[in-house]
Amino acid sequence: MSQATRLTRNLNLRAVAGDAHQLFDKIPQRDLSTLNALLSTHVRRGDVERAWSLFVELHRSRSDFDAYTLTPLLKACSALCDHQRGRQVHCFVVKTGSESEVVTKTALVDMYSKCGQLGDSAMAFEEMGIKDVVAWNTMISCYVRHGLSERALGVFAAMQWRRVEFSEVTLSSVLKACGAVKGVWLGRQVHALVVVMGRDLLVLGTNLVGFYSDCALMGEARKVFDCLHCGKDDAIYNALVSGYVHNKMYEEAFYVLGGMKQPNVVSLTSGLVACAACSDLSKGKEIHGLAIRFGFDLDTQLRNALLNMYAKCGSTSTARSLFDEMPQKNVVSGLEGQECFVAMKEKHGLDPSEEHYACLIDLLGRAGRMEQVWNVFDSASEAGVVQNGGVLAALLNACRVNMDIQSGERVVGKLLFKSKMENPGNWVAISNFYASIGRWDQVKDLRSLMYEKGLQKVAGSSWLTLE
DNA sequence: GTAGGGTTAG
Repeated sequence: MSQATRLTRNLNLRAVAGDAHQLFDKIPQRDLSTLNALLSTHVRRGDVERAWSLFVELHRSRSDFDAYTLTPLLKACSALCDHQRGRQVHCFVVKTGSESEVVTKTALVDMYSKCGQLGDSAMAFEEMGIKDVVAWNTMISCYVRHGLSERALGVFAAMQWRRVEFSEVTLSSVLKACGAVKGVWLGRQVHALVVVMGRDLLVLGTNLVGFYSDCALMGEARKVFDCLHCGKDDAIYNALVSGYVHNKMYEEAFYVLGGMKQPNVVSLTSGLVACAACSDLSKGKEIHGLAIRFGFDLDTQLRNALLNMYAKCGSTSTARSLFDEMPQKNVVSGLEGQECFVAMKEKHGLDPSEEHYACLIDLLGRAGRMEQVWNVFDSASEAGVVQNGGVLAALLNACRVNMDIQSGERVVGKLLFKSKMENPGNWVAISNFYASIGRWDQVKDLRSLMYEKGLQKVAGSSWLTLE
């Protein structure tokens, strides 16, 4: 066999292997339960877009879906935060008579809430003929997720009224709600129920630590932690550390952190918050070192906490260099911001405010995408939100960092002419613009004008420890 | 096939 033939064969084989999934999709009358299994596998693996396209593909040739097709699909819509697709699946649920399935109806309740449509969620729950414990738990956690803890507790009360036996999951959500409303009395009763139940103690113990921390009862939180005889994992340590930090008990937080066998990114992030709050630069540096050693220093949340810590501890040059190291990631975050913005408009039907447009312009400007900046500015003007100067100030900053001086000067004109100049931020944007092109005379004039108008930029502050 | 625990800033 010639080398060329072998190569061609290999390539063909590879193409066949790669296309196996697509070929599989194209068999329209394949056994539904096999297709359902494939779909739920995609969802379980987090391949939610893939699950959706499989469904779309199937829909071209058949419509005999059942509850086992639609339930995982609803979970995919939840993960995508897409209530429009969710609503389409809801139609299929009705069409195929899957509404009578408690599991599917529960998935609907969950989907609407996770896609921000709490009203539809509650409606679907009310419509349920038979509600099992999972359905009740889902409704409780929906309210907790939306910050409506009293309502969540109301559902818990209704559940008890109807003598539905609760589970560990019920208590987990209820403790969260108790913490949010600082319901010490009820939370303590739930604590007793947890003890009586004696199951799932690590998760519920973590919830209890969280609940007592929310109620500023750190002694109780510590007691729960110490009395737990099962092996402790990262989450419960993190809950205790974060509890101490939120209650401003920084020394205790550091002590617990130091007792951990191996640090994790969450506990180190909390630790940095503590360092920032008590201006402990040396401890902050120590944690920074640990973060580097364990490879957490690229984590976005930890990095933000790190930046904040250096800034609050007065080490602005380090903060600055950390910030300067980030342009690549900022460009990426620009892109993420844009996706968010589009999703906000298209998926959730929300009208972006001036701040939202300003934020997007800022992100795009930093990424050097001036063409898009101007497009966004045009749509902001069309939407009629260019009012208080936020958008124009962001536009001016974008011109400044991209050295587009001519456009910048036009924007200054617009800003002075059209905006309410009570906002010091607008003056600062103009002043920064002139400073960047060396027009110190203008800067001086602006500053004195601001002074005359009694305007002052809200100064950034730091709390320094003097050594 | 559905539900529950830990993290930053503003």
